[in-house]
Amino acid sequence: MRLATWNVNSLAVRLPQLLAWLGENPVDAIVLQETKLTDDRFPRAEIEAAGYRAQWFGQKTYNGVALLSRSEAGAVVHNIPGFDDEQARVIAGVVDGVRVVGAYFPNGQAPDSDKFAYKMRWMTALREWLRAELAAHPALVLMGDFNVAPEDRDVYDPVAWAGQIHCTPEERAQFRGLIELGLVDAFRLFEQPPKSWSWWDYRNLAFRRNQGLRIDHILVGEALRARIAACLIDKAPRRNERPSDHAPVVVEIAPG
DNA sequence: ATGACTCCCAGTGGGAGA
Repeated sequence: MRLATWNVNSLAVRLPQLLAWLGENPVDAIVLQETKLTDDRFPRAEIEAAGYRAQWFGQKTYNGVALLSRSEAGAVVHNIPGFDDEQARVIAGVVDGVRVVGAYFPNGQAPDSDKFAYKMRWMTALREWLRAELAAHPALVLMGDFNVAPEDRDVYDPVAWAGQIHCTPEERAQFRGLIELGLVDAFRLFEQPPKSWSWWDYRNLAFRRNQGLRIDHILVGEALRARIAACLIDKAPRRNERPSDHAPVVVEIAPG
């Protein structure tokens, strides 16, 4: 099966690009972040017309996530159970026997900010929920916009970014905490082009200069590890007119 | 360099993103 994640930075703006991408890149499921739509405005009809079922969980202006899948998702969860959160950041469902968890991690803004403290609390709560979730569903995939560059090789200028948001030791320790649950960073199972990023700032010609970060990830549970056949970042949509600042990440999991 | 761009909601500007 083929799974994907994409931070679309407004589904209202990016819907035509999403449908075009899905037309060229059919997947079994895709999780979206930053839909920025209240639930009443979700473009269900257009997505169903393209052959996908949809689950969505949004709010006004910020955040918002969705899970699109060829077959109906079961056991759908919104946000982290037991973690009181006003922000719509997580959607999970079981698709073809795989527990798919789509997440939009908090940005964190700056290491000394309240938003950073929230990011740390949120990541701790996610980890504890996933520990239980993995016990119930070993065939689990966590994917989304993590807002963490796990290593220096995930940063175009690691010296300039040292200690900055997305690159702090605390965020990287939280990322390792997720790996230690028994998840593997699918992208790093394969040889990849050097300077592979999933996000490029809109400013300063960053995409043209390939100045970016790898902050969108697909983490796969050990039960599926042997079946991971490929993982790639598709830069093509970043070349669109009015692109998202993020590119989709795709994983291929061989039949079990 | 407190910038740059884009989105949103607002309302002729500002917050947030990363």
